[in-house]
Amino acid sequence: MTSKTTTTAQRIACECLAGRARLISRAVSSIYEDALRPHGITTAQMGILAAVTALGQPRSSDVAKTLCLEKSTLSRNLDRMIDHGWLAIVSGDDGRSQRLRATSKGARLVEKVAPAWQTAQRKARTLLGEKGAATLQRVGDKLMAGGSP
Amino acid sequence: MTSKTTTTAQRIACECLAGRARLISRAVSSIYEDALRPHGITTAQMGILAAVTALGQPRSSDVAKTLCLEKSTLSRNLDRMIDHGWLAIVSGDDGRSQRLRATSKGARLVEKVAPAWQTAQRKARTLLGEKGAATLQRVGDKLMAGGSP
DNA sequence: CCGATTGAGTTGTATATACAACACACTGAA
DNA sequence: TTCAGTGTGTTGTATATACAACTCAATCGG
Repeated sequence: MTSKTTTTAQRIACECLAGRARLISRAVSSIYEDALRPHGITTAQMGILAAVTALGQPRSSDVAKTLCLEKSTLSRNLDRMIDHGWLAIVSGDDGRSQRLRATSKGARLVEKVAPAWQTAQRKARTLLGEKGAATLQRVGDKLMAGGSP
Repeated sequence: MTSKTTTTAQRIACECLAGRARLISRAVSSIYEDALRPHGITTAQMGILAAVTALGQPRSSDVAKTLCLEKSTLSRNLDRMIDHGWLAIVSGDDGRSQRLRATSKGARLVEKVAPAWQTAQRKARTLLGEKGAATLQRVGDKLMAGGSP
């Protein structure tokens, strides 16, 4: 006899998109953490360093918008990265906002970790499947682009 | 003139799957956090409560395997949930392992938050798109199933 | 010129997460 | 029987994350 009853808890456990998103984030992140650990940088920090480098000399609020990161979260991540000497503040014209730039040490680190990152990227692609990876990519792009207005 | 040079940082910023996974996790989670906040429970806790309820009387290691959560992470989440009175420990036969069960208060909470969860689920589905949501679901299932051996 | 508003960033606090090291209890082999 | 190994959970420490409240500077309306 097949049971037809599905409890609320079962529905939530089996269908919750937040649960899936978090699970995937944990699983994928752990691949990159393992790969980057020998270089002394974390996955989140690598993402920020790459974003700052790619954006040129962004304000921290630009980075926050791009990555959908809370400004306070970013603030503390930046502290650690500045302590490490990977990023520096460029005092801007406006007394309110600051500009961020990657230091030469930060730029060198990006190049140094790139092979490990690439390896992690391949492992993650395998874990997610080609379709899963492509979808993640596409959805992520859309969410980032949300910061346009 | 179109630039043909792509820096390492740009590649990482644009392609990193961990960055995407984390971004999506943050974006989706925030929808659920907003929905659940009035009920005093977080997204992570809701997931654990649903998992414990759905699994029956699991050991915490079972929950950890199912959700791909580090045992120490789970341990502290459980502390908070037991403090709230949503979960309780069932002393098992074996002195090492304990069993978890949802209390009646926990069960009531699941039912109470279900409508808010459902609303968040709809919003998330809209944000991700039907295809994105389906892929997240599928990939998440596969990762969970990884705990089978 | 002044006060209200707004935008940027920091700080206090709490939760989520993981790794390393530990404590404990069972299990199994010598 | 004893002791090494293994599985289970906790604790120390660090990072990641977010919300609320704050400071500070610029701007804008009057």
